Amino acid sequence: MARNADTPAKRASAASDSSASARTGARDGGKSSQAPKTAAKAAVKIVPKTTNTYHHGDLKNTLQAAAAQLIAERGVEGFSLREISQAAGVSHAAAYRHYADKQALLADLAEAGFRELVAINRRTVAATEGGPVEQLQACGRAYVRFGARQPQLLQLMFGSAISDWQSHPSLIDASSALAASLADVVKAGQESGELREGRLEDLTLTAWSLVHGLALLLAAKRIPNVQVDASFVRHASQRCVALLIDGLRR
Amino acid sequence: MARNADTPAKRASAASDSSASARTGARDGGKSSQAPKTAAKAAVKIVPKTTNTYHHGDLKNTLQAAAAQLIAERGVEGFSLREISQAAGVSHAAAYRHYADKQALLADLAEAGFRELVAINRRTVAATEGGPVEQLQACGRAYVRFGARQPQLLQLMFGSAISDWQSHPSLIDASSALAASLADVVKAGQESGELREGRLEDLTLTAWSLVHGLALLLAAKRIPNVQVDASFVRHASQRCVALLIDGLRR
DNA sequence: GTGATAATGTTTCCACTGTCAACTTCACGT
DNA sequence: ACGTGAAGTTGACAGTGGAAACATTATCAC
Repeated sequence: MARNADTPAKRASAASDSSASARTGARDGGKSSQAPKTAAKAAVKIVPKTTNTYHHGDLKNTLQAAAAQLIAERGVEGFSLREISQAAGVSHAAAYRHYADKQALLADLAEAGFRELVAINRRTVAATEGGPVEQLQACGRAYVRFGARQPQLLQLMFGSAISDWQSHPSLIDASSALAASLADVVKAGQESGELREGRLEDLTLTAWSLVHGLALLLAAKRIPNVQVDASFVRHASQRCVALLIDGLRR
Repeated sequence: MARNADTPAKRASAASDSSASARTGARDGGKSSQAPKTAAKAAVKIVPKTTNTYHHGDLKNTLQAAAAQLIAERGVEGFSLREISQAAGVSHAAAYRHYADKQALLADLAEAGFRELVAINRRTVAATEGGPVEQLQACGRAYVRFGARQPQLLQLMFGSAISDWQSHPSLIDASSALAASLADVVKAGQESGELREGRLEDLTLTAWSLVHGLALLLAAKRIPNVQVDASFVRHASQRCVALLIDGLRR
C-alpha cells in the first residue's frame, strides 16, 4: 500500500488564490511528478489519469477498468468504491456521477462479462470446423476456460454480489443473450440430426449446467487434491464435454 | 441522558429500573433487556435467549441460528455481525468471544452446510432401493433440491464470501468429505459394473459438475423465462440426471 | 466574444460496519 | 470464601457506501 501515495492533489484548491494564472499557462513539470505508476503495469486498459485537469475526461471507463482489475485480483468482496476512486486519481464521491451506486458498477462489470462470453461463443462456433457437435464441444470447453481464467468475474456474474437484478435490465438482457447463444449451438446440433430430439430448453439447460458446474467448481477451487492449472482445465473440460455429448447424442 | 454515565449493570439489575437504555437504540420500546422479540417469528431453530442472566448461556448456537436465518433470507452480503448480535439480544462485540471474526462465523455456517449435504447423501443412498445407478440418480436430485431449498447457503459454500479457506481447516475437511461422499456413490456404480470404467475422480467430477451447475443456475435464478418452483426443480433435475446416467453408463 | 447551464468533481457530513482494548459480571474450582 | 478466567459490555477507531452542498468546467445560445 506504500505504492501509490499519489497525492489527491487538491488541484482545485491548490490554485484557489491565483486562479486565473493557473489555467492555460504551461503547467510546469513540477506538478507532473506524481506520475501514476498504476498505469505502468496495468496491461488491462486505461487506468491512468490523462491530464491534471479538474475533469477527468474518461472517468467511467477508468473506473470500470480499475474495478475489473481489482476484482480479478482480490475478488468481489475485497474492493471498495473509495479504493478504485483513489486508483483513478479522483475523489471518492466522483463515481456517483457515473453510477447510481456500487451495485450499478458491479452490474456493469457483470454485463461486460456476459457479453464477452457471448462473443467467445460466437467466435468459437465460427472458428470450429466440423459439424455442430464439434462446435458444441468447443463452446463447452471455451466456457470452462473462460471461468478458469476469470474466476472472480464468473463469481460476480453468477454469485449473489448483485442483489437486485430487476433494477439492471441490460444485465438481464446480457444474461439472457448468453442463454440464447448457448441454445443456438444446441439447436444447430438438433437440426443437423446429430443430437437427440426433445425440448431445446431442456437439452440446453443440461449442457449449460455441466459446463457451468465444472467452471464454478474450478473457480471456487473446491475440487480436492487437485491443482488447477491450464492442463487440468483442458483435460477436465475435454472429458466432461465428451461425456455430455455421449448423453446428448441421439 | 441525565445519569447514563454509569449504568454498569444493565441486563441483570435493570429489571426494576426501566432507565439505562443505550443512547443508540431508543426506538423500540421493549428493548432487548428482557423480552427479545428475536424468537418471535424465527421458525427455524433456537434464536431465543434462555434467561435474563448476564451470561447468555448458549450464545454460539444462537448466533449460528440467527446468522443462518438471516443469510437464508437476505443472502450473504446482507447481514452484519451487529445485526445478529442484536437479534440474539447481546451486545455488538459479544460474538468475538466465540468467533475470531466474521469470516469464522461464515465458515462455521458453510461447514454445517457441507456436513448436511453429506448427511443427505448418505440418507439418500440408504433409502434408495435398487442398484447404484438408482442411488446415483437419487443423490443427484437430492443435491439439486438442497440447492433449490437453500440457495443462499449454497452460494456461501461455493461462492467467494469466505476469502481464506486455508485458515479454516475443518471447513476444508467438510468440503472434502462431500467430494468423497459423491465419489463413493460413483464408485459403487463402477464396481457393480453398471457404470463405465475410467478414473474415479474423472467420473465423479463430471457427475458433480452437472448437478452442481444445475443447482447453482437455479439458485442464481439465471435461467430465463422460467419460474423456479418445486415442480420445475424436480423435472429439471430428473432430466439432467437421466442424461448424465446415459453418458456414464458403460 | 460573453454568459447561462448542465455535467463533472470535491468536501463535508452521516449511518453503519468490523474489530480492538479496557472494563464488568459471574460461574466455578480450590 | 475467594480469586481466576470465561463470557458480555462499553466505547473507541478506521473504513465503507451514500447524500448534500459547493466548485469547476465544457458546451452552446446569443
